[in-house]
Amino acid sequence: MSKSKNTEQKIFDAATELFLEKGVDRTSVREIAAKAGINLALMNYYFRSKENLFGSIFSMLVQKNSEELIRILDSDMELFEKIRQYVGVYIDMLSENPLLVSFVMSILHRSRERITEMKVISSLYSTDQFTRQILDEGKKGNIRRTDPTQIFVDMLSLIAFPFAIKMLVIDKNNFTEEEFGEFILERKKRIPELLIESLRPPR
Amino acid sequence: MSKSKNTEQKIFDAATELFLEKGVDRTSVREIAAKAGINLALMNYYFRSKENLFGSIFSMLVQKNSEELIRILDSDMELFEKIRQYVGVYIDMLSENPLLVSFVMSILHRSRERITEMKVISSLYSTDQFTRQILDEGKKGNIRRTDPTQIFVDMLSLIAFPFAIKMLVIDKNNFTEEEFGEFILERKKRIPELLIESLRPPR
DNA sequence: TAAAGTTTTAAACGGTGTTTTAAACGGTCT
DNA sequence: AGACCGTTTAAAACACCGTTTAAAACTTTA
Repeated sequence: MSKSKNTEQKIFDAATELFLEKGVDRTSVREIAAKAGINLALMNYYFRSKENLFGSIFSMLVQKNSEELIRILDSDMELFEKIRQYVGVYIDMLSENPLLVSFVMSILHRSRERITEMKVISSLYSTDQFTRQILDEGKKGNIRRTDPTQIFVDMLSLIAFPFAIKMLVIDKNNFTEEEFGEFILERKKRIPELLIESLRPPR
Repeated sequence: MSKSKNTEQKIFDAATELFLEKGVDRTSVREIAAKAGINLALMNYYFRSKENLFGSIFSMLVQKNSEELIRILDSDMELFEKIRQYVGVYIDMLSENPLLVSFVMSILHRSRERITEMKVISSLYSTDQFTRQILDEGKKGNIRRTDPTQIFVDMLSLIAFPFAIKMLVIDKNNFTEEEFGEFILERKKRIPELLIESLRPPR
């Protein structure tokens, strides 16, 4: 019992690390077994297949990382404050796990047709409450009337994409790992300003 | 001679399509051969290896798609007009080849350490002329003083990322392919406005 | 037209990745 | 004690994969 929970977890952890690091396709089950220090066949015993294992890991990752974000979007915070919080929390989250973006995107590319995974990721997407809020504030004249989807895509793009091209940015600017961190930190202030500026009603 | 150029091209084209569609790792050389309608061994005859074939295709794609963009950045156009043009041309380009973003990003993730490919992609990145222009205009007080890298990353993010999450956007909003096209078209106006707004000197 | 060069073919090689099988292990219960 | 259970092991089966080979089929050239 205790032993089994242990090896199952060991497999899970090793696989998670490897999948994030090298991508699903480029990590073999032998590698996972080696890293977890377990017998090859146990991977099949606990998870039925590599694909299945991947599925478990994927939904765990998405759920773990999207909960707080959704809570922010669903709260009744003032809009601009909400944007500031969302951006800040999201960037912190990705800073702690910078490989997440590339990973999710590779999954998106991998299973463009399979809707199953799409649904899972959607939870990381906008919420009705946030959409309504933008429409309402627009009607009230507090902000420029804007398509909520556009705003959300702007926000997501500005937050996530830099992590996906991290190595490019580092290479181009001769950044150290640390300097990239500062670059990202700067964006925590910059992105909300940029978004809010674009929402302010025209003078 | 004529025949050889033909099969070489057939291999190249088939592989290009498959690599973009399914990613390099998930397409086998047998698949390429089948799609090209040629014998398996010819892939090794013309290109020495799969990796080599991939290299050729990759640099072709990058070169083909970055030329015009670099020309715009390097021109002596007025800054805001330059941004408008760059965004417009880039979005048009990606609209024609929507898989390009995911592909490049998967490569970035694939070879995070190998600098070779990084250098190639860097060509698609900012240019000195553009950087200088932003610094100059900042000094002159024509625009807000801003880190050029931040601006460029903003621009790239807003342009490219939506294509990477295309299926997510479609799924979430119940878009048709066509509606997604309109959504992107809207961004051609929106992104330059957003960027330019953020650059205008404070009142 | 025969020799030389180029292109194409079918088959096979060595390797790796995934899954299955059957036996062994170590507790627990009767 | 022996039978039983979930767990673990080692081995092998199976399916591909990228690459190589050696010979056949063609072009070209002389």
